[in-house]
Amino acid sequence: MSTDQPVSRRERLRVETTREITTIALRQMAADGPGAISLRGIAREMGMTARAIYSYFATRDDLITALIGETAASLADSLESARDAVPGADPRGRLIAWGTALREWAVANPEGFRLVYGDSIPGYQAPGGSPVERAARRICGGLNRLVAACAGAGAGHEEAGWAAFPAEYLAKIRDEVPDLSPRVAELALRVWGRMHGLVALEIHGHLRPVHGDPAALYRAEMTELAESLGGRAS
Amino acid sequence: MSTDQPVSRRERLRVETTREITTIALRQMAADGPGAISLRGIAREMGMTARAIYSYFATRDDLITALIGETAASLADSLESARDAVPGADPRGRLIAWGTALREWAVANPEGFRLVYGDSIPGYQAPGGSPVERAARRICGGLNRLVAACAGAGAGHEEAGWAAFPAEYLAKIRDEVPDLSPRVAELALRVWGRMHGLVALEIHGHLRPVHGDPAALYRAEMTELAESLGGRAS
DNA sequence: GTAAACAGGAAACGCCGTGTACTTCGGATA
DNA sequence: TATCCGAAGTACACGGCGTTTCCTGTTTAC
Repeated sequence: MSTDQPVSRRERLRVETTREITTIALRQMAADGPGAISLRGIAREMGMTARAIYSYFATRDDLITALIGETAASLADSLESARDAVPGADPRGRLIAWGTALREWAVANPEGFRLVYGDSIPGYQAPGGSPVERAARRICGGLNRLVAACAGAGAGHEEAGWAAFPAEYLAKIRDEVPDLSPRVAELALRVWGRMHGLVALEIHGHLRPVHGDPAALYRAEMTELAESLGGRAS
Repeated sequence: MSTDQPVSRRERLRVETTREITTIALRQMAADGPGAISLRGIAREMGMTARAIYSYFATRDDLITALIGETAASLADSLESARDAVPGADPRGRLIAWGTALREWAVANPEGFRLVYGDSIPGYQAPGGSPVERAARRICGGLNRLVAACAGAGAGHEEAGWAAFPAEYLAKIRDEVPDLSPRVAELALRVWGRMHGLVALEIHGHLRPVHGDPAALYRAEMTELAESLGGRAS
């Protein structure tokens, strides 16, 4: 993004080593779950001492935070490109594409989903740091826009309706989606919950023993969801 | 349940010690999350060596399994008593009570919810063992009955509709809810997803930064859900 | 009364994250 | 070109973890 060039050799090596660390960590996570990420394991694979990692990440949780940021960004990418593949004139189609992409990304990266939306790391506490938050805003803002497009602007633009929303979130979301009504913002969260529910159940293994075709189940839910929003189909 | 009496002194002590272990483990979990459950910690608190625990649970995962079973049973208790507090003539009210109880139990026992529905234990794999499965059946069967009561028996009792359901699940659920149609069974899973979604988001801390009153949000969702099922209100 | 089953202790193995002390070496500066 | 600073890295230690092996003492069953 920014254009400062890390000319120095040391700087370059640093970036490369950091990348190598996160790459190995993501591979460890994909293989054995978020809980299996270990500094010692990464260092072993890199042929280094565990202590060496501390030159790049002050603590294990800092590394985890970086991984969450990267993973969430990859999810946001998937969602946005799936949405953009459907013409803007078909808001319900876009919303369904977005929701479908959410599930498909999760099925393809189950450990990533658990990393971002679960709390598989024993003592980890999310810090609200910048890259994670940026990805969250992309995802949340995108969903709000889609729901707004489906459900219309809504009659109530009065300020009273915003009472339920924390000021911090409000500032961000109204900045990103200017003509948002409280009704739509609330609806968007409920839509998010509806998508998240089936996906979380499936990823955590509660759905498969009980239904042979989670994709179809999810498709049915998305269809009904889009219809319930009452937007115009293409 | 079964009436075999553990007369022998050893048997009695064994039961008591087992209870003490699980009690301490549940307390540890409630305090610091499912990942903080440790054999050594439990033993320390009991004034014993870690080795002693192995006389009662062959491995840490066996202990976790027992805890999941107990926790899920407590959840099932809450759900059933909430449902039974509403007269059977009001199926929608019963469903809403059930869903509300789900959220309230989760809010009151967040770590328990994570233990049962997440995978906070690093390398843990659920074994389909008896107590866990029994609780799952109570919960799942109960929900299916409620949804059936709301949505009616459904026209399609033909066998073809059952294709999507695994045989094992089918046997259990049709045994428990005899006059179940595939349409209702599928609907019940979608209802479950809808409830689970908002609760999971809230428990994992994704909802609070974004909405000040998750209970109201959930209430709105439950209301719309019940309406969409089209059952008779009281 | 005796032999088997069982509860539990002591110590060890190999993991883990992290802290301290010390070496090595790239790179800016005198 | 010589020098010095700070960053990268190693070696080692600490305490915690689950689990195992070997051992002792008690309880139960025959």
